[in-house]
Amino acid sequence: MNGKATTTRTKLERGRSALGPALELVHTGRAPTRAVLTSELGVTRATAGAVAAELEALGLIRVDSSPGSAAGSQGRPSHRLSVLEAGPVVLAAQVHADGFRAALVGLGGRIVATTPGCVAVMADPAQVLGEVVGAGAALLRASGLRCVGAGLAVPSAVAEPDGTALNPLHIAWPAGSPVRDIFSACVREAGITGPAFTGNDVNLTALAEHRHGAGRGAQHLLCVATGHRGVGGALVLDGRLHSGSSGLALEVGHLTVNPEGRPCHCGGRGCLDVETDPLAFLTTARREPGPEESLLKQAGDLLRAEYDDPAVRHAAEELIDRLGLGLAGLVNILNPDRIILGGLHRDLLEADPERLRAVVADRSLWGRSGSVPILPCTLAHNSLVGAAELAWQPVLDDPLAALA
Amino acid sequence: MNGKATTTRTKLERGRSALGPALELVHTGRAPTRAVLTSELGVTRATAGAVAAELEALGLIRVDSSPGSAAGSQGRPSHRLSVLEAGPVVLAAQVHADGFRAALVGLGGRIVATTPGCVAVMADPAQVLGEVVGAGAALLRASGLRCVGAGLAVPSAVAEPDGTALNPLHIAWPAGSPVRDIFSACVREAGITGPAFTGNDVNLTALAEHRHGAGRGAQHLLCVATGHRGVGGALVLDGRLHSGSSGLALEVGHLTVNPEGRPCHCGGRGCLDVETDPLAFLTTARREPGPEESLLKQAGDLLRAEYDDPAVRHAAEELIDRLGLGLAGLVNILNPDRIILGGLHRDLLEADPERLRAVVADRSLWGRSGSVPILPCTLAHNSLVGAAELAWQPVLDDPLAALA
DNA sequence: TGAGTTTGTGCCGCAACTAAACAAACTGCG
DNA sequence: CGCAGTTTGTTTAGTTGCGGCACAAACTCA
Repeated sequence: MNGKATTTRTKLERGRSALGPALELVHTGRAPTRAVLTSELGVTRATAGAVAAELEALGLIRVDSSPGSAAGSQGRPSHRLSVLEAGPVVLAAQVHADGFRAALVGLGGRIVATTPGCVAVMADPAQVLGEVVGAGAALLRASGLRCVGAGLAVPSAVAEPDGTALNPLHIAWPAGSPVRDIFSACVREAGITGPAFTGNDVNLTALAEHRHGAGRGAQHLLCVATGHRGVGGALVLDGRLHSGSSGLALEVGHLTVNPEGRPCHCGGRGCLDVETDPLAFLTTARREPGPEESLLKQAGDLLRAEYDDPAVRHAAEELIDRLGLGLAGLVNILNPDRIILGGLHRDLLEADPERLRAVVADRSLWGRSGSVPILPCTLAHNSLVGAAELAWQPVLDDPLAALA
Repeated sequence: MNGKATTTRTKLERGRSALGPALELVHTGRAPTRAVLTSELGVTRATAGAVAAELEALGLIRVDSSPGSAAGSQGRPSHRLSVLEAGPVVLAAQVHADGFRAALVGLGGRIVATTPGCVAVMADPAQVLGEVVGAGAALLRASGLRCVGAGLAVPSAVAEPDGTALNPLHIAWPAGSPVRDIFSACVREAGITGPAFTGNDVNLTALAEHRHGAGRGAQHLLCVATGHRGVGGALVLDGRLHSGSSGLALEVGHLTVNPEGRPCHCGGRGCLDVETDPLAFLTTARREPGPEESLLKQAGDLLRAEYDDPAVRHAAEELIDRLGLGLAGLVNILNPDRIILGGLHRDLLEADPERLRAVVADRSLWGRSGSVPILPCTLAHNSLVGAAELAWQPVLDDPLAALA
């Protein structure tokens, strides 16, 4: 028991501290081969080999011993690394104004299974979360996969350390609902194993995009997105979400972007919230806004379908200018090296990318000396994948401890 | 050579990876005894003992074996840890509009020796830096201490990775001056050993206050300060300076704090820069501003001496309201758990702390749920100490490598 | 004086590496 | 086809930083 039993046994027992970083590299696709893993980790081939073998033994990754096709380079082809398809999953859930959804997400941000989106969001968080977790548990039973945790994305700031939803404005939940506790309770009741986490949807979008989408490789990533109403922001610094001392960072909705603008419920005027959200776009374009839960779709459709209409185009340009002013302010404060936009902001960027980039470069102090790249979000269901990232984090930090 | 020679030899060879964290704990005063060091590092007593012994052997700290007085607690008294007075120093320099200064700074932020401040700053950075480094080298020769690096604080944003001063507005240096290279060259020419670093003065003030002053123990520290003209900001996140992807973060001077305010050279109106700096205070108080390089002193003296004067008081209150608006905007974006103010902002805070705290709490979104503590800077020569921190950083990261 | 408490130290062992030599799997050239 | 050259994987033998444990030391308190 205490001696060195066999060679295999010895290998399985080593490689602890580099295990997490190695898994994260494979998870984010930055280590496609063992050779790359070796250089990215900054360790010897022996260590990288042992670490990869242990991750394979844990059922997390796959090591392709017979690649056959590694054209171009000389030398012995490297074994390919990939996340294991039949490996464990986490339960991810998201609640938006236009419905809620549950999914199983594997390593690499791969959505294994998902429920159809439900459209009605009830006013009682416990009821909604009970239903969404129940749907996720059903998916899990059907799949037969191992579950190592659960994550939830909500359209509200989530206060630390208590985990309450401070402003679930777009859904009819009471402010201050203890969403983290409710979600944890639902997860436990459904018999799902592993810890449960809850976070703000824009934060989780940023995290997902940083790991698997348009934010890959960015050092300091700023993400700004609209829902149906209002604007949210998020910041990923050196690969870690920055949510502030009490989870309330990047509440960017009340930056002033138009001194003569619309009054805002915060007491100011011309806040980013009321000047660049879907409702602002529709009213500026002189269209009748539809029901609250479809404003984002209505605005996006209008922007894409009728960009030739002068009123629509004018409204888009006005919003782009306001958004650019807000982004420039954030650039001056945060100095990110990449910005990604979601929701209607993403549509505005795609409608006239040059205009937005010009405004940001013009109004940010250091815009001339190399302006910041501004990109659209690329992932489908990004806040769902972000919720999964939250749940995967303990495994990425210490695979042995998290799977024990 | 290869075997275990003696017990002492074995001890000297161990304890590498925890060495840096341990030194940082002693350096910042968070590990007054070996027992505290043990728990703060999260290691066993054996390891902490070995680490402390090695730091002592390196000539960095002192381990008091005979304390004699540890009243209150039971049990064997712990050995006291402190930085070694006769240990190595770094050369720290600062350049401000009202003069430049050099100093020797030891571990713990202790100023060992300093030159008298020189008042005339020439337009040629090479000349100024040559003089200040020369003065520092003279101090060093006189002291006979070992020098392990050099740090410089300048009143300008310093771009990364090239190390150029982007806006040395208050001193007559050309924008884009390669201050880091110039400083490095001067340091090498003066025969000073160790690497040379250059940073923005407000950034370095924040770093110094976080390690040795009013920011001690803060998780996310925001620092805002005025010089003679304009406003600077800095952010320390989890103990590390956040200066953005290209060193340009926290350029907070162009936050809008008064939509109907003074025009600013940035193209906007009512920026923090032009609404809350010493010149704004003097003109609001209807006083004749003196020479540029003494605006800060003039404004501070006026505020302290004539606060009873209605015009002065009104000006102070107006500036406090504007500053509060700016700080509230920053709180919404950064969610720090402490704010410290320097320059005239410090004086404004001390003139009416309640008013400023009330404005910030009222205008920041989450002010009600526990407002952010706002404190004045406490360290004398804080940007000088901050420049020293920059130079100490390699030693704190890896004492063995840095002293080799 | 002795029990209880807390801290420092020596010793053993081990987990997690590195270094170096060797084996394997490819490319490309003659 | 065979052989050099290149890159990658594996094995073996250290090295090292640290935990665990036992014990000694230095105090307080009864």
